[in-house]
Amino acid sequence: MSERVVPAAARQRRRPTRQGVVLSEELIVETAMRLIEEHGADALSVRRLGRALGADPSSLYRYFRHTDDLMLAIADELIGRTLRSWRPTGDWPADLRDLGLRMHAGALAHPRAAVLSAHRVTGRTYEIQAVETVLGVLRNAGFPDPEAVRVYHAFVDQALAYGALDSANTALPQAARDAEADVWRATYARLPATSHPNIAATARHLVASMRGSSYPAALDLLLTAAEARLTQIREAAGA
Amino acid sequence: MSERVVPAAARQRRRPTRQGVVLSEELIVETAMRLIEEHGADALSVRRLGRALGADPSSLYRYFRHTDDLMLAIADELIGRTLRSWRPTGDWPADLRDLGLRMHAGALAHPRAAVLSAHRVTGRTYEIQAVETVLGVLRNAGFPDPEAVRVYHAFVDQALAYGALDSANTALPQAARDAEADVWRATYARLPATSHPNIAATARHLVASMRGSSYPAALDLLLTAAEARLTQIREAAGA
DNA sequence: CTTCACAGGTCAACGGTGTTGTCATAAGGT
DNA sequence: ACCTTATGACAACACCGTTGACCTGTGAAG
Repeated sequence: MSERVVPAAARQRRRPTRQGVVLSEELIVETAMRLIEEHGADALSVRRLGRALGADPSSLYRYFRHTDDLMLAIADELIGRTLRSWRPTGDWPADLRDLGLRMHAGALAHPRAAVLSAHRVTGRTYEIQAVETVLGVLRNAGFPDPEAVRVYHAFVDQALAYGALDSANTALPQAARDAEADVWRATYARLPATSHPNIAATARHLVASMRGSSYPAALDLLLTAAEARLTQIREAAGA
Repeated sequence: MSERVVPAAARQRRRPTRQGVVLSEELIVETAMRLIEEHGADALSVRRLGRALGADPSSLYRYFRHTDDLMLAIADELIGRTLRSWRPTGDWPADLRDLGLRMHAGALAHPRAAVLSAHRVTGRTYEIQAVETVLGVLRNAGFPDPEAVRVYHAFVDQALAYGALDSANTALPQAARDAEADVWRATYARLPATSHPNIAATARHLVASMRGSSYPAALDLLLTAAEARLTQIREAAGA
């Protein structure tokens, strides 16, 4: 088989499908994201996507080499949307905090794409743009290059790691998700104080706390530490 | 269909499979972990596991209601191994630091199992034991209950999140891993300074930094913040 | 206009997956 | 030695991603 996928730019004949839809990389990614949003992460399969588009599933392989490629495209679109929704003000800790929270929220909105792409470097346009932007914020703030990279690395890893962790739950089939919620109520909240004194003493707090994400707290911690480091650097330079 | 799964304790007839293997929950979990380690996370399927065990795939449904149940069992075994290797000394920040690093190392040692299980609450024995232990460490250190739960939550989520993130790379097929490394060298390191000045300026540092894990730094950050919080609490109580 | 190469949509098939209803059989109490 | 029944085996179902071969309408060239 010769190369099946044709880059979007090189496409010349816009032939409609049997059902009259004109396919495009854009339309496919868009439809895939809609599918995920409307029917849950499990609803995304090549066959279902084909059906939703009004096209044979195998058509998609003219646009993406395999499902992984499609996921990366979705992930990059996700980065793009996050970036576009973000309005930096010039106050760097506030801007990064806002960006981090938006990345996290974006991951939760598209859990499957987030889980798949957290540990991947896509090298696509929006990802590159995001790297460039964040590095710019840090260098403008006064971080020297090696330090800027270090903070960037910590910031991005943290956002990705928590995004994946928290969205993994969302990506579970509904039944498993319900079961998981029950574990805290049914199992942990009922352990006797004799065998598990510490859990018994804190059960009430546990049930409440484990529902939410610890990302915002972790993010604040990171930014506070970065601010302190910057002050330290400035003092060392000024002295 | 009446209940198909029989709890391990209630099992009475140890009938061997056609190929002479005597099944048990333990043997199944062990074999599953071996499969994952040797042939990648994708290698774990009910059918392959059956083949590896020398049993019909459907036999496994006498031990686990569905694959998800099996995943939880694997996750719990991983927790158990980590916990058994840990020797607390009574110095709580040092102990938690040690435990965190062990959890992270455990994830890296069994990358494919870690990725699969990082985001699940198993409610099984080892997990419960781990929760009880860590909560005990914190409450003994003097954290009031709500605070202990907050720190526990942050600590555990962080270990799981970074464990999964960092092992995901390790778990990739060699070819994909090489390709990924190339993205930094081939794509990012070659962006022109005119269009991407910040990436161009820091490219050298980027390539070097993105190789390592940022978990140890993040862990130290968390523990330092917790120590500060405890001091604050003590002063408030003493005053 | 007509022609005609071929891009791009379609079809059918392959080998995989989890899961379940039913059946067979050997284990273990009597 | 018998009988119950726990537990393993089998076959089927509905799905999945992927690919090789085929067909057809598009759009450029003459």
